[in-house]
Amino acid sequence: MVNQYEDNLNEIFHALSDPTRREIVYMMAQKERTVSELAEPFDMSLAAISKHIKVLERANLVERNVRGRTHICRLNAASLSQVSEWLRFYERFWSNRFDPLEKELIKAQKKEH
Amino acid sequence: MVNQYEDNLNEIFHALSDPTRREIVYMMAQKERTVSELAEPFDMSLAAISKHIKVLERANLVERNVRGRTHICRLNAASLSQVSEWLRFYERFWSNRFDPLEKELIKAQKKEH
DNA sequence: GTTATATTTAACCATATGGTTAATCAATAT
DNA sequence: ATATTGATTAACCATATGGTTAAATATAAC
Repeated sequence: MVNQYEDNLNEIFHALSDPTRREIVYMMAQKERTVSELAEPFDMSLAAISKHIKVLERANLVERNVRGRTHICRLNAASLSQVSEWLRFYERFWSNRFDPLEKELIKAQKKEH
Repeated sequence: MVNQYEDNLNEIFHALSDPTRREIVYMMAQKERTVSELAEPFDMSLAAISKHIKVLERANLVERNVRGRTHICRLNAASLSQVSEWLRFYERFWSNRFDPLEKELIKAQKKEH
């Protein structure tokens, strides 16, 4: 038990670093998809796509539902929200509105004068 | 000119998939840091950290300022905001509030009845 | 029961990754 | 001038990645 949260982020960021996998994520965001549906747009073997889906699964970005011989894949956005959470800390660097922490700092500074 | 935006995301996500690099990003978020300052907390050679910083640079997450023999690194949050932008599309999957697009869809559906 | 379909797994390959140590380079200090 | 310091680069290594083709598995259809 080292750090589950960190390990997850490793897997999630790695999974998202490949454009094919991001496209697969996008497709699943529309609706549930079978493996061959997901493979269809790509100029690449089904085996390759199968591996990509496994990477997404390891990152908990995909939930698979086996229904007879077809596997139905659906996006698990909870993993994406983990990225969002991670990013939250850095948001103040590009957002115009001050975040609560910064507001406190500004208030504190004003009191000094 | 294939797709600069996609290529950037590849590099950014890849850069962030390593916990050492995320820690470096965090350190730079506090303040500008020299390479050896960034290396200090890690049980790893300076050469290794130098490479990590290069990966972050390739992803445009680091801006380097050479000042004599010391290199000063500062976070370029613009690249992080690209991730935020990418995530924006998926936010509706975990946020409670509906996003504008969804609101429009709901309005449109209501009109049908 | 044989064939076809959906998917995974295995074996393989080239290249990338993340680390090491040793050598190099450039700027500062003595 | 020489030594020290901050950092990169080179050469190397083990393992991971992203693809291939071929074989295996499991369900469905005839």
